[in-house]
Amino acid sequence: MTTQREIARRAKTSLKTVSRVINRDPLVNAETRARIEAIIAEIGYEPSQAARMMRSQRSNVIGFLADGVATSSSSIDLIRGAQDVAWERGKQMMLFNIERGTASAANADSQLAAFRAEAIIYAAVFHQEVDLPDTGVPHVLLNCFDVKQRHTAIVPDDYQLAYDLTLTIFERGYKRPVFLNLNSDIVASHLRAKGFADAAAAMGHDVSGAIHTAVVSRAGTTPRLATHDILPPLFVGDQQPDLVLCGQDTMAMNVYFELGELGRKVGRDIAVASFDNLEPIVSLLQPGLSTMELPYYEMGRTAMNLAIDGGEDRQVLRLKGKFIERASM
Amino acid sequence: MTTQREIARRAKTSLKTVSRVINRDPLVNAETRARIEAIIAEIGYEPSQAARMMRSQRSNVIGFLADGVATSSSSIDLIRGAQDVAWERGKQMMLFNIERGTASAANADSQLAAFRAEAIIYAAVFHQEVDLPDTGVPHVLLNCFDVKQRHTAIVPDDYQLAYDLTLTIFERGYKRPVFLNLNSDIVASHLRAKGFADAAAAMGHDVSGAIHTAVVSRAGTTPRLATHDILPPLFVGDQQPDLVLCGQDTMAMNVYFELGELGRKVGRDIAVASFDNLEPIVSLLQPGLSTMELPYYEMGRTAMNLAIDGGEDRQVLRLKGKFIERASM
DNA sequence: TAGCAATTGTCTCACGTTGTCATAAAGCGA
DNA sequence: TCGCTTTATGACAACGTGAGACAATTGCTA
Repeated sequence: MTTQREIARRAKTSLKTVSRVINRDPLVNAETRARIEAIIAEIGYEPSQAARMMRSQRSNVIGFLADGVATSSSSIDLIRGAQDVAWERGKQMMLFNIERGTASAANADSQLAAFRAEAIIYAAVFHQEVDLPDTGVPHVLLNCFDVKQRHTAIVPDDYQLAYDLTLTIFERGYKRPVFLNLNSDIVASHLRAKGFADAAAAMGHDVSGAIHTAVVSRAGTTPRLATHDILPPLFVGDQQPDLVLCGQDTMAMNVYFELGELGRKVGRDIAVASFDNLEPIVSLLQPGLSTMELPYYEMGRTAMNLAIDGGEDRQVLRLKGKFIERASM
Repeated sequence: MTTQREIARRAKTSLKTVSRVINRDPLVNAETRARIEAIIAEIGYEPSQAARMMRSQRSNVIGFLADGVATSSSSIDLIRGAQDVAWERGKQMMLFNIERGTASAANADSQLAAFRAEAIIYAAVFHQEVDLPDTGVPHVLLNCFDVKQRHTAIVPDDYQLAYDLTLTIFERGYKRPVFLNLNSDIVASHLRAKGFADAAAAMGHDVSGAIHTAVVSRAGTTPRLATHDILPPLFVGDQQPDLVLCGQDTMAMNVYFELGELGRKVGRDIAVASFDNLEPIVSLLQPGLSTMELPYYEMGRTAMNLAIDGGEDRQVLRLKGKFIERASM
């Protein structure tokens, strides 16, 4: 690869002048600058990041550990948001797909240490509590938060998501929603249950007894669900639900089929709403699924900004989501 | 950050000895080595990658450009395969999500040049032909191939996928499969159509007229499909299909719903098979979708191995997939 | 005791870049 | 013409690592 020395030789100037041109030092004759820039463009020279790191003692590297993205495509937006900001702000984002507790995590940490990463964003697949070993590098937690609040964290505002969606549900005249919630070891489930109940109360409805835990386990790529046991008993008698609110879009997909088994067609006999806005499922379901979108892209952007700015306050930021309307509700 | 000099100071030894330990020079006393290694472990020292790159004139960096992964979760396995090999072989994989033709692509190229990447893997979302600008760095194409065959390419063996699946279909006694293929600007569609027809012929069946183009457009995250127009006319009269073979799992999901509209229940009245094995869709569909898995993980591994070894032969490698059986067929 | 091997250390250089400092040329007012 | 400033350029060192050349020390064996 070429070096600045080579460019200097070609331009018949000194190494330092080339360096000045590259670093936009104004103290360079316009003609000299043009000559050097022409050569740089011609040979497609890029300054060596390694040498810059050495000299400046700054890596400009921000690590991004994506824990378990393999199990969900929506987390891609977390990554896109962070990467966009890194580019806008002239940083290098180094991205690793890891599984917590495995060799992949240790490997990623070593590499980021070797590159002297200035901050690390740790992103989880779903909103949860984590306990990260302390590595001395500032961390920003994404879609998760620290047990001991040692790090800044960015999470979806699950309470607001459920509250707003529930308001919309009642405003549209639904009267007997049933909420098939995530399992209780997921942080979001409590927040959403409260948002659901509070919003219902605010609208003058009582939803006690309407919340069910429908996820058995989240191991692997597909959740194991209890909907097959929960739904049938609800659809007998004269107090049947008019809407099924699902904890996530994958569950909603399952619910479409289960409701079909019960002879109910979504959009005609019963409404369905959900959380995530997970493509392509939400669009492919018939009718399309109305769902609360999680603000993943914005969360990614925020995380990268905080990672770069490195503030000292260990805040927990909750970002709002928005309702995406399709035909299921 | 600490340096080897600092470690030497702590171990009361010379810089050179520390360097020997780190570079596994056998000419070091076992006791000294242990003492130094203990200190390294204690303070969590990692040699500066920047300095190593400078000194060795080798970056050990392999770039991975994931073009449009946002539109598909299955490509995650391409990435996982490549990353695993990179780790096994002591290389740094630098991963970028890009969109071809946008600033993100140019940005990624600059960064990889700045890090003096030794090779670049370019991965497309679906099997296609591409025309990459020549950057001087060896490229390995993943899930795509070069117009002028200037680069080694690794693609799924779409002919084999369709051939083997079709054999299985007839072996199981299905007699009138209909194939809803991808649109013809996708390379896979031609290969699969041929595999389908050849296998049918080998089994003594005539499938002329049984292949339909069912994808209207692939822009965005969800394909626009023509299944709603194609399917109904097929299910009248006495020569109705007994199996619908879909070009991809997302289409199969759509087909489940369309068949439902036609009063046909998958797994009882009609069989469905497909290509991709895209979680969570394949598991959440009821009944579960039998599909040909694309060998993405293995393709990712192969690409990284070739990128590292950098052979001179511009081959096109076709990897086989395997049938994943669920209840839909 | 001489000789040898094993171990450790000293010293030097190079990688590519950029900050500090020095120098040279040009311009300008008196 | 002199002294001074401004503009433009160059020489050099240093960042952390790794390697070569070679010296010094220790402990062992012939």
